[in-house]
Amino acid sequence: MDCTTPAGERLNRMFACLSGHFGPQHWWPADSPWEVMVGAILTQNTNWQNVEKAIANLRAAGALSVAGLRALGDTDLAAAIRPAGYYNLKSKRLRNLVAFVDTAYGGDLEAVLAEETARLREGLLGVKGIGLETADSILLYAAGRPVFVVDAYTHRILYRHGQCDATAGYEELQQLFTDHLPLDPALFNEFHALLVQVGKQLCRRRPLCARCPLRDWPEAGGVRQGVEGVEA
DNA sequence: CACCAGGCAAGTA
DNA sequence: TACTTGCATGGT
Repeated sequence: MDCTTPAGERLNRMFACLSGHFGPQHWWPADSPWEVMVGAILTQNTNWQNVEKAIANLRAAGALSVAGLRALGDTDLAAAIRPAGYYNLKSKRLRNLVAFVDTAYGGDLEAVLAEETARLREGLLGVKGIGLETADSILLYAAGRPVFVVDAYTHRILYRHGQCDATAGYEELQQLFTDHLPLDPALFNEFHALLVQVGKQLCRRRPLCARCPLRDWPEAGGVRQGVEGVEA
């Protein structure tokens, strides 16, 4: 891993802490790129456990493909993804995604996945219901591009450890990783998965609990109490 | 009972 | 540009 800059060095140690503690994460938990894309929308502000139920329903309905989803009626679609919450909203978002594949790539998912990274990102961001994190999740986990995915955990963890400002935006956080690490999809894949894993177990009140794998990163004295600037 | 989860868009100031 | 609100289910 690239550790030729101070920031790269810190990230290197962070990755080592997490990787050593949690081991391989095997993300994204899906059988196909399309399943990743569907899951990326379904998991918006939603526990993955609920998303799994929705995906199981879609699979049972034969709707876990572009054509299968296109053929599924509105009522059945909403019913299938109901466990994932926001089912009316997410039904539309999934339809918007299908429409994007259809209109921009003639319904050819392989063509979508072969599109140049920057243009595919712009296209995805043009779809109503696909924002920065969802677009980047699709780019990394469905298309295998070296795009770092930032989420709420990323900011929370970096802020607590004094590595970013409380108001740091998405692109700023993303550049923290992409500017100081090799552009390796496998690395970005694992790194983001590990951040989610530690984020899930993060003690809200005391980030420096004795069992936190990041208790020594970057140095114990640099850890802030509180959550994302509030009560900091 | 309250709070949270692998966000996003639309509305307001 | 920077907040605020609606969207909804299921687990702790």
